[in-house]
Amino acid sequence: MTAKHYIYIGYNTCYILCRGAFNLSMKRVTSFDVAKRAGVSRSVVSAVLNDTPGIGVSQEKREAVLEAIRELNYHVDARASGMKTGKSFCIAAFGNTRNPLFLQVLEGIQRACTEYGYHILLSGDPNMDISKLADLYLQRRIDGIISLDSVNAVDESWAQVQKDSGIPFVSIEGFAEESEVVSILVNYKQSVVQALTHMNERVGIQPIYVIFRNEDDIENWAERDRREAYLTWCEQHARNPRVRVITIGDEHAIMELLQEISTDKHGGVPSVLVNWSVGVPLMYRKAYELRLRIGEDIFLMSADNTKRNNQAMLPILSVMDIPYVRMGEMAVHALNEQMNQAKAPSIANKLWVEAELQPGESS
Amino acid sequence: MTAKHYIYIGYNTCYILCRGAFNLSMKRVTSFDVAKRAGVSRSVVSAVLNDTPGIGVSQEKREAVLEAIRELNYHVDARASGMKTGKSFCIAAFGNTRNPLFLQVLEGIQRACTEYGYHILLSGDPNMDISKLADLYLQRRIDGIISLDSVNAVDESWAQVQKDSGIPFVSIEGFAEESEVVSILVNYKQSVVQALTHMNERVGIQPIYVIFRNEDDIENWAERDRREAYLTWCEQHARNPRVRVITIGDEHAIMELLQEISTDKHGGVPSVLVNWSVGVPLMYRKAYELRLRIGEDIFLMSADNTKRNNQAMLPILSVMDIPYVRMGEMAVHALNEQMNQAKAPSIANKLWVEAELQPGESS
DNA sequence: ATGAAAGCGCTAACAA
DNA sequence: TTGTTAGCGCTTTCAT
Repeated sequence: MTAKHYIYIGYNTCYILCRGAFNLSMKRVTSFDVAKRAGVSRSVVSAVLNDTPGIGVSQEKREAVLEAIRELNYHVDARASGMKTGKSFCIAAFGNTRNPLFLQVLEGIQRACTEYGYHILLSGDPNMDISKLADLYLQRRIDGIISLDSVNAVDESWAQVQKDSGIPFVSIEGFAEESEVVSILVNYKQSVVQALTHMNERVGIQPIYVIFRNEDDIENWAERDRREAYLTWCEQHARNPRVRVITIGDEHAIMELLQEISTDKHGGVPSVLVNWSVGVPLMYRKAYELRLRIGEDIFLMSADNTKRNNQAMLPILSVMDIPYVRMGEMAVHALNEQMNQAKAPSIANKLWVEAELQPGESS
Repeated sequence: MTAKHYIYIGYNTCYILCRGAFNLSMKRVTSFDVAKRAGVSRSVVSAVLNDTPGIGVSQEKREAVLEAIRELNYHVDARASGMKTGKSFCIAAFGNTRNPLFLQVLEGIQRACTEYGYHILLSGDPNMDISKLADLYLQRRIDGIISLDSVNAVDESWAQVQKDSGIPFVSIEGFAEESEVVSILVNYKQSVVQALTHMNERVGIQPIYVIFRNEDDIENWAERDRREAYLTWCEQHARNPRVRVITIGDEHAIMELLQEISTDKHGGVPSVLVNWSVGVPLMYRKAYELRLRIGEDIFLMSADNTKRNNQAMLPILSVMDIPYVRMGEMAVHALNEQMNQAKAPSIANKLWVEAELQPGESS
């Protein structure tokens, strides 16, 4: 007991002396300093800071603590508190910094994170291999991961990381077909239907559906959904479906298409629904070269796009706007549920969002 | 001595027992576990991990440690190590997530951070007040801050935060006139000169310089530099300077300008140099409405812009490309110097970068 | 070369 | 209610 006491006293005394002596030079203010100044113990300081439930602090003490904090310009050390609580209050956002949509997702993540008090760790270097990345996350004791994936490139190793590390994970636009992974997905069927409805109101005839695709991509779920929606819609409205597939890079095909439809006026303005945001600038460019005015000579619309990315286009493209900002927010909420409710089966693993019609001048 | 010993043994024994017993359920692997498995002490593990200078570890022990790390899937706890070393290896990136240029800066920051082993904490909520933000940074014991500022909005409170917190700080495009702050700035004079040179080679006459500005902005240093560069260039080439100031929102002024210059053909294609990226889409739009073809009827160029932001424009805009990605990288390097060399006066506080000519189709 | 031990700043369980 | 204490996982002297 004496020995024990001796150790503690020695410990603290030394500490206090050091503090007192070098406080000015090495300005690391701790909760201890605050406690000392406020004339309370460190636990009280901690209680005040965290509103620890079940522990009351008298009004005067509380104010004394707050006062001391202000005077000493004290800030909790998130690392130290994290070590105790096991939470880092930090989530990782992964995505390709080359992709402008990533910024919108970040905006959403950020907004929601502020709400929960999370901070965002950014790490989207696509060159970095996934195990390096996992190591990084594990080192920082990240509370969760959000990644912006691509519908057609589902990276298996991500799932593996999640399995191994046990870190809660939410994918945006990825893992649509892996039921265990939580993901935020766009309802592309609805997108196409609404686009067709819009165009149908404008012109009497149904649009040609143009599928842009990369050379040797196989059709992904999103593309399948869109195509089926188009065919179904045509069937329901007793129209002949007209589908065209164009490989990215095949300028000639675009030119042919444009020339063909711009002359073929069987009632109303010829119109085109494009499947994929990447195809739009290609269409615009060819139309520009051919001196066709989009929005006058041809109507054009995109079923997978964002308003923000096309605002400088002339004429402004009519789009089904994918709400990336909101998807970012949703991801954080989903992550939060995953973290708190442990294994509650209440949450569905797939969260669907709908694109919103943003009429422009092109249709 | 006995008491002391008793305490330590008790401490460690309990620890070991707990570990052994609950290792599966509470899977927090520590350096202690690694040490035990490799048959060494924790210090050796640490030495292996950090290549601690001046401390050699025999080859076999080192391999044993590495092996154990792999087997146990061990990852250092960055928080714990940070507490000892005083470094968090984390830098904060601040910027407006609404600004697409921010993404390019992030790309650069990221690239350079990978190199140094820093991680990025993102926090760009522009609504959040600056003292909240400072608190956040201080809590996380951030090693440095990079912020993407705007040339015409120098936020005084930022500087205050830096003073108060002592956290190394680098501004991108901000604080040009505050010599104490380290900032990365664009040489806008050079930008204008090179743009004029380029256009002069294309058409015989000097371009009109159009200054787009917000209603009640006062002229900032960048705008002053650009205007002066234009005037100087004209003088040196014995040309009559022609400057136009247009307030954002004044569509009529743009229309007048376009109509005026498109008819006024005194030799060569009439051409325009725009001061600011925001003005470009406005010019394009009016030209589109007037059915003037940029790149044929009028030449147009921008002295403050990015290639990436204009790639979908028709025709592609010729720009002086501001290298935001590189500026992000530079910011990290500058931060690093600030952190390592303490107060070395060797580093100039203002780092200048040059815009690069990216010819498009508009001039 | 290696290991013991101190202590970074905090929170939570417990004691008073 | 308030104060004491153990301990989070690590690095880093300091003895050996």
